[in-house]
Amino acid sequence: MNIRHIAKEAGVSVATVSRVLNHPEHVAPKTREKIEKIIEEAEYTPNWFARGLNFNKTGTIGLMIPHILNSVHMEIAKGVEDVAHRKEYIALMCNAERDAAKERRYLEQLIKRRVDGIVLICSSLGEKDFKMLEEQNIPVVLIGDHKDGLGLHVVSIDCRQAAEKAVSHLLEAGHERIAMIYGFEPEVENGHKVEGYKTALEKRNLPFREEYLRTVENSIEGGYLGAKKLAELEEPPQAIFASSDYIAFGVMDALKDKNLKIPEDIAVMGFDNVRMSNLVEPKLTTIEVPLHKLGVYGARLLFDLIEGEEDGKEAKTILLQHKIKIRKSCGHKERIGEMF
Amino acid sequence: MNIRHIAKEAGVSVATVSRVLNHPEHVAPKTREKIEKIIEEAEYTPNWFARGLNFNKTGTIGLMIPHILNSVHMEIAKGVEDVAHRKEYIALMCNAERDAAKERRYLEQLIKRRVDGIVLICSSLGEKDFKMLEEQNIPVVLIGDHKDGLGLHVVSIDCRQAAEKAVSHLLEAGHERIAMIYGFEPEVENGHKVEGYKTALEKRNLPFREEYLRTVENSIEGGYLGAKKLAELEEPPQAIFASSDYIAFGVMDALKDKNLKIPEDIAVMGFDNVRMSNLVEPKLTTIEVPLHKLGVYGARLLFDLIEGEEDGKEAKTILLQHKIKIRKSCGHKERIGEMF
DNA sequence: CTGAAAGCGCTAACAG
DNA sequence: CTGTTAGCGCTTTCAG
Repeated sequence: MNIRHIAKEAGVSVATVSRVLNHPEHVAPKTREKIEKIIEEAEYTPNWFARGLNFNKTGTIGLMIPHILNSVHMEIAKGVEDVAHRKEYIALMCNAERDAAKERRYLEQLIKRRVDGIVLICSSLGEKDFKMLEEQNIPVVLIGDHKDGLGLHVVSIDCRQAAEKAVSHLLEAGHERIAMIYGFEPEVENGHKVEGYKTALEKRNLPFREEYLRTVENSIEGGYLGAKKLAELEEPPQAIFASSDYIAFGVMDALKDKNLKIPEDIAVMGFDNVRMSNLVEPKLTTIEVPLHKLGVYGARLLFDLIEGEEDGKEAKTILLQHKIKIRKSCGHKERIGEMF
Repeated sequence: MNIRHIAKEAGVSVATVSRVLNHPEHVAPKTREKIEKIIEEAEYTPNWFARGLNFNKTGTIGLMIPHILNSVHMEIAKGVEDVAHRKEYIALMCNAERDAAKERRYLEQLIKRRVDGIVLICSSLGEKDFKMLEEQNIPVVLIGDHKDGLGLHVVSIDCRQAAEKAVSHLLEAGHERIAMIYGFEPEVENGHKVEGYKTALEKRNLPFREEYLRTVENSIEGGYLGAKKLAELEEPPQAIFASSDYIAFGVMDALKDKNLKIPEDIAVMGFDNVRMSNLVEPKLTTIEVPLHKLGVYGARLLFDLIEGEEDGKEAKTILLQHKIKIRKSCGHKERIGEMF
């Protein structure tokens, strides 16, 4: 079933059929209606490839996700999808699986498939990859901090500041020996969180202790392992700041296994405010990150770029606000009123 | 940059270039190497659309997900993605958002984009939609039970049996007044779970009580609301069977708010065994569903269909095994050895 | 307002 | 082993 069938059926030329498909206003109402009816009846849909061959637009964006089972990333992805769907775009979902090689392979696929734009969530791609994209004239938006951030469009939060705020909260709650467990990835963001952690200690003239800083896989299991080690230290910390809620969940599990009470014996602080952080026992104090919004803003920026509303040359950085979400896992009775 | 540029550069015809791209063995090594080098240098990639126009294959499958933020669905999706990626396929991610209309719109998009096949997770599509797909000759695999299951390729577990097993476990643990909270969706699967619940009661000659069966949104919030109602009953149940772990989490939260101890005052049973079910307090007894495997088997079946390995005519149903995962939330001290 | 025809970039049959 | 050429299905000038 192709455009010629329709044309023959209607007794017109293919050009006319093509016109009712693309510029219906340039076709006489009568012929148009007739053709439309035939199209309807035949359930004819123009061939996607033939169309793309002429327009060179796919109505598709690439969406790179570092880890599809991590709900933090999926909430961002959902924000992107929401916007894309409203624009009648579909997203090609790429699960980079924390693997730079896989991410690059996917990127090549996306370029090959001529996507109209790409959203990269917490990407580990490098300068060369971005150059490639620029050559191909494919607009890109990064969500989450990036090492080569300069010259790229980025939407993120201020991780340094957020981490500093988190640690300060712990300090204000009376904890002094504060440890931090952070994930290997996303590398850059977590690097910033570590900086924030150190800054908070410095400002209080507290020593930075190497043994209180641990890096693990960014997962529940990672947190579990990290906390076990910390708890076994000669002088264990009074509080643990985790670079993600998932790590914090693992931390809490490990501490329970060690028969330590949270927050009485040891406080725990998370990062992200995923839905479950309000359901673990005790409820987790954490940094609330506007995940969905990050996705929405990222996608909007991308579409501005695609539609030429935004000058691609000038790199734009959008910083969204975070908040501290105080619940039970850090103690601090006075502020309990703010509790959710 | 197109195939003609490369041909001219290499001093050969476009056919030869096309050959090194598609049937390199039919090209003299010398010319081949020369052309390959030029392709490399020019970073030439064959035009996706032109290619599709000839092959009518996209290397893309559609993946319909009912709710992208539900990790149950994402684990299945991951299974699909794993297989697809190995086949060098990419999945077009469609977030149906529990909305039949949105799902249908996405389906139309997928057909328009000429995907090579579609995996539908817990779909709410109907007979007409499937007929459309058949007409277009697009193979489809359903993951999860479906009302029009007959004549379609399905991968799922036996929800009736699983639910019956779950309720029996509750009964064996000494609970008699067992309530069930199930989600509106996935409709068919949850319908089967309700059947299993009733069967278990019947087999013990226990009465089915209308007020003990509640349907809510399939979410933490839904479970919370449902459990509140149950707890306020004149004769509240001694145990609650939730049709999903997420509902169970909400149930547990509500019971805690009512100052009820789990499992001493009331037992809770989940369904799915998502990662978090092992981290809530108390750890949740639940039905372990092989989520990732469902996705893998579904995708494999789809690719067999795409590659013509499998006769599309004959509907195939693959039933995967589930297990009961006994933890703490239901009491039952004797079997505690099986605890994870 | 409509039709004829060129061309988008690539593949494959056919001929050499 | 390689080149010529006819499509794939559609859009879009250019004439009428």
